[in-house]
Amino acid sequence: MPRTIDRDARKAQLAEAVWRIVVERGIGAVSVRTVAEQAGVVVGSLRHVFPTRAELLEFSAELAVERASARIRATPQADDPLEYAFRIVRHLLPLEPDSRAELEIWIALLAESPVVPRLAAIRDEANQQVEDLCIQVVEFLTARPRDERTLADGRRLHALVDGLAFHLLTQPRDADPAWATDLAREELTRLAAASSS
Amino acid sequence: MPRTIDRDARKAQLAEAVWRIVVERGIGAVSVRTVAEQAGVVVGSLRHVFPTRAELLEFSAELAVERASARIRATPQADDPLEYAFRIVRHLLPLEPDSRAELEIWIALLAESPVVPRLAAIRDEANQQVEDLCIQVVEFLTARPRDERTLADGRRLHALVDGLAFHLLTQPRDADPAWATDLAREELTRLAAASSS
DNA sequence: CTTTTTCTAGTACAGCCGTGCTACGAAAAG
DNA sequence: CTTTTCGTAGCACGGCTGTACTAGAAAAAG
Repeated sequence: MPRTIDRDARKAQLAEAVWRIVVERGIGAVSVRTVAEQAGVVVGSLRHVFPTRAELLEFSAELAVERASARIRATPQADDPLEYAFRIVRHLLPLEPDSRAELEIWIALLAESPVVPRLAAIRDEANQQVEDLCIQVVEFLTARPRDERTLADGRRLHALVDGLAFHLLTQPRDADPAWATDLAREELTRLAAASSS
Repeated sequence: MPRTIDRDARKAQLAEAVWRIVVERGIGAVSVRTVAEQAGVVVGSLRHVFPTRAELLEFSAELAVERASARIRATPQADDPLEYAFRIVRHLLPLEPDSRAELEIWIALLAESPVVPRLAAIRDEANQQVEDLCIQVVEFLTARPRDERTLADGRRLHALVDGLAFHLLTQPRDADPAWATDLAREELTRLAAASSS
């Protein structure tokens, strides 16, 4: 067989090109032409890997989810349960350039859902994963068995974190995010304190 | 002078056409042609009122904010402060078709921000208004003077409500939103209970 | 009536879009 | 070597885009 490229690497390269364009020029500027140029390949090569624009966007969304998920899984254990929970929650907030870009991409792709229905499914699946994670964090902090209250607390944590994430995204890149991380820490502290009751 | 139309009514008519297209086919389908057709006018007439696409989108966003704002201002007083606060917060959640559509429009227009910078300004202004509203609700519930803790509680309420709003939006239109309204009510109850401490 | 101005209707243009398609080069397999 | 296959390069097509422009209909003002 003839020369072969690393398809996975090529796909990632193109997905990252999508991300850059979304962040810099918005989802409206994402076309097969702009993405190919941004990735430094010709349109024919892009279409050799992603035959349609929809497949390109779907993969870009999935890879963004995967990257974020990997970052959370890589969270190092901490001695203090509260500190460990806080580290996980921090990964759900757009505090670093990477996670900030991922959230921008996330919102942009959501706007594209009506055109590319699978994006809605990817979003729902990722939302569910974050919700499960939040519930696990509550379980971990309170050391309670998973009951109705745990689920409610998990859902609240999820809503709070997503709301904070959104608000952080709409403030300047260099603004101080302490108010948000403080609120998150407060919530986790409150959850941990309620473990005995 | 010659025949004149009600420009404000025409603008509203066109903005509502934008909303319908955003909800049904996404922001990507919003063009001067599709909007004109949806509104039942020809492109020339649309451009007579909105010379550019950007102006059309800006007005659509502003009108959506205005409509939501008016709905909140029209909230009838209730005997119970908690009930009154709850009624206001309910208006911030996408529970009715109208408010649901507004939130979808909101997210869609955000995705256009890089192309139409003024949309970002409109978003920031509206966010600030909601934040002020949340702080006022906290003040009202706790009957405390506005101090650091009031501001933090207000920001927390804002984040929680926006997070719930987003999660409600991503669940089916006919799903039961009780879990979200219950969480909101719980939060308000907690705030009211903390008024004496 | 005529004049004046607003609004409608439609054409035209340059440009980008996704996608289909062909032609060619490079490298592994025989 | 030749053959076979993958990847690259790029052209072409129909369609949609925002915007500029003209021509005429409609109605108020004189």
